[in-house]
Amino acid sequence: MIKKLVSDKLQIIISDYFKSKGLDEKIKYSLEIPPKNIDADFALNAAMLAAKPLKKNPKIIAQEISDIILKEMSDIIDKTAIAGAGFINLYVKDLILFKELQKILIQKDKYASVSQNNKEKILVEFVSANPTGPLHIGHGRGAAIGDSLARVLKYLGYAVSKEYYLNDCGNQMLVLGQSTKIRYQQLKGGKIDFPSDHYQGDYINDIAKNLAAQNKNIDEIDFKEEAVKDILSGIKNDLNDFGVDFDIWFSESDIAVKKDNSGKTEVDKICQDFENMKFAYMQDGALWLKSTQFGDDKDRVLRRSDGRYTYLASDAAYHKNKFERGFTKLINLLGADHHGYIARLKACAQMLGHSKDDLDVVLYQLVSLMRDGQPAAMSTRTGEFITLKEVVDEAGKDACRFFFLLRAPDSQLEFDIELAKKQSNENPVFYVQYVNARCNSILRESKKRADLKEDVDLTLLNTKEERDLIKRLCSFYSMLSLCDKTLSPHHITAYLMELADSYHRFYEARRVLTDDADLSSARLKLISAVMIIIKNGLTLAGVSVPDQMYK
RNA sequence: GCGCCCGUAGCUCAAUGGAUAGAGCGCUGGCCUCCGAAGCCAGACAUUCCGGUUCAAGUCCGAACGGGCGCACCA
Repeated sequence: MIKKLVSDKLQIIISDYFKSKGLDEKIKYSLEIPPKNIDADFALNAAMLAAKPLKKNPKIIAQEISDIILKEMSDIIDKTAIAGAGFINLYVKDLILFKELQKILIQKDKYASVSQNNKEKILVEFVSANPTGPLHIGHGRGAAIGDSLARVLKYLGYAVSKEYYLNDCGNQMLVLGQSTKIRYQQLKGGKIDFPSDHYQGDYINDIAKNLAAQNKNIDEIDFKEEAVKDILSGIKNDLNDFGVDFDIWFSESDIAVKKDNSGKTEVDKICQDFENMKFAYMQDGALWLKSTQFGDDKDRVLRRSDGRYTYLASDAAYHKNKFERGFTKLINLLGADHHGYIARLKACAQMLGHSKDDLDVVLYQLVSLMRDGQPAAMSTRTGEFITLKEVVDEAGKDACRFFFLLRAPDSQLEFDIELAKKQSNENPVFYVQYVNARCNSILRESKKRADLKEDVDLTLLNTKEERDLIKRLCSFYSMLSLCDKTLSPHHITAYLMELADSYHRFYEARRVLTDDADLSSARLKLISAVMIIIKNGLTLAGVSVPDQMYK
C-alpha cells in the first residue's frame, strides 16, 4: 500500500513537471521496486523517458524532479538519489513503514483488500470439464489457477462470480450412456464387444456395477442420466477436496434444450440473430459464422447440414447469456489444447456488440505427467490417466495447489507424481508453512512472560533484517495488483517464498524474546504481522495454514 | 504447410522494457548450551543462435533451430 501512496503523489508532481516542460503529461513512466542490490525503496524512471524529447541529460532532469519530490513529499520521502542511467531512487521515511505495519496489525485479514470497486463485474469460468469422466491432473491446474485468480480479484474489490459450464447434452453424453449400457450388459453375461471409440475407463465399469446391483429391468434404466449423475457427483467431491467451489453451475441444456414460448432455444435465437445481422450465412446446407470478419483464420460452422448445432453455437449463446447477466468482464480459463477457440469466441463477443477485450482468455499449458522419470500419456478415451483425486489423496491438497501455482500459466508444467507424493522439505509449501509454525512457537513461549506489553514502540524495529521484513510485508498489495494486471495468481507463491526467506533470515539473526521487554514486545508485533500476511497469502492460494508442522 | 504457446543454472521454473538475471531440487563446505535445523550462512553453475528497435532487451520486432499444442459439417 505504500507504493500506492507514493505513486499517487508522484503522479501529480510528474505530470506538472512534464506540463511545465511542454511534454505530453501521459508519458508512461513507472515506479519500481529496485533489485535487491540497491537499497532504495522505490525507483522512478521518468527522467530517462523525458531525456530524449527534452534533448537533455537524464541525470540533470532527474535532479530537477528529485528536488521537487523532496520539497513536495517531505512527509513521505526521507531522501533521494540519482543512480544508474538516470533513475531517481526514493527512500521512504521509517515512520511510513511503521504506520503501514500498524495498519496490517489492525486490519488483519482485510489488509490491502479493497472493500468495493464498482469498476467491473467479473465472471471467471474454469474447469468446465465434460461430465464424461473424473477430473484429471490437467483440470486440477485449471482449477487451482482459476480459483485463486477469482479469490485475488474478489480481494481487490471486484464483484466476482465463479462458474462451471456443464456440457450436459450432445453426442458425448450419448456415447457415455451407451458405454455404460454395454458394460452393464457385459456384467449381466452379454457377449458384446466394447467399441474402441467409447469410454474405456474403469469408472464406467464401476457405474455399471452399481446399476447392476439395483436389480432393475434394463429398460427402466436411463444409462446416460445415471452415468452423468454419478460422474458429476464425483467431480464435485474432487473439487471440494481440492478447496475449489463454484458460485454457479451453468447447464448447457438451459440454452440448447430449454425452449421459450415460441418454441425456440437460445441457440436457435442467436443463430437467427447472427443471420439477421449478416454475421452468418448459409453454404452447402450449413450455417456458417463469419468469424474471419473479426480476425479468425476461417469461418466456422454453427449448424450442420443435418440440422444439428455445433458446440460453437452453444458457446455463442452461452457467452451472450453471460453478458446479459450483467458481467462486464469475462475471464475464461482454457487448457492450451483449446487455444484455437479464442479467436472465434472473441469474434462472437464482438458480434454481440462488446469489445474483444471484454473477454479475456487465460490459457494454461498442459501438465505433462512424469512417472519414475518417464512421461505418462493422458487420455480419457483410453482410460490411461492420473486423476486429480489420486494426486490430491497422495500428495495432499496443500502441496498440489501450491505446486500448480508455482509457475506462470504459460509455462508447461512437469508434474512428477513421485515427487509430489513425498511429504518432505523438497516441497516448497513447507518452507512457507514453516514460517507460521515458527511464529506460533514464539507466541506460545511468550505467554509464559508477564513483562510483555501491548502498547509497543515499533521504532525499535530498526535492524536491517527487521526493515527488510517490514518492507516485504508492505509489498503485499503490489503483488496482488500484479496478479490482477497479468491475470495470473502465480505471483502469490513467489511472493510467499520471498517473504518466508526474509522471515527465516530475521529469525536466525534476531531473537524475539530477550531480556529487553520493550524490544521483545515490538518484535512480537512484527511476527504477528508476518502471520497475518502469510495467512492472507496462503488463503488466496487455497493452501491451509497449520499452526505446527510435524516431523 | 498454417496458427498459438514455450526455449533462462545439471533438473524444474521466476524475473510489470530497467541497475550486478533470482528461487527450489541436486552438488561442495560450515552453523543447534539459545524462541522448532522442514531453518541459516558460504561456494560452483544460465538467458538456444543471428540480425533489428530502444537511453536500456531474457522480455519487443524479423529470421533460423528445438519442444508442446491446435488446424472437422468431432466433442
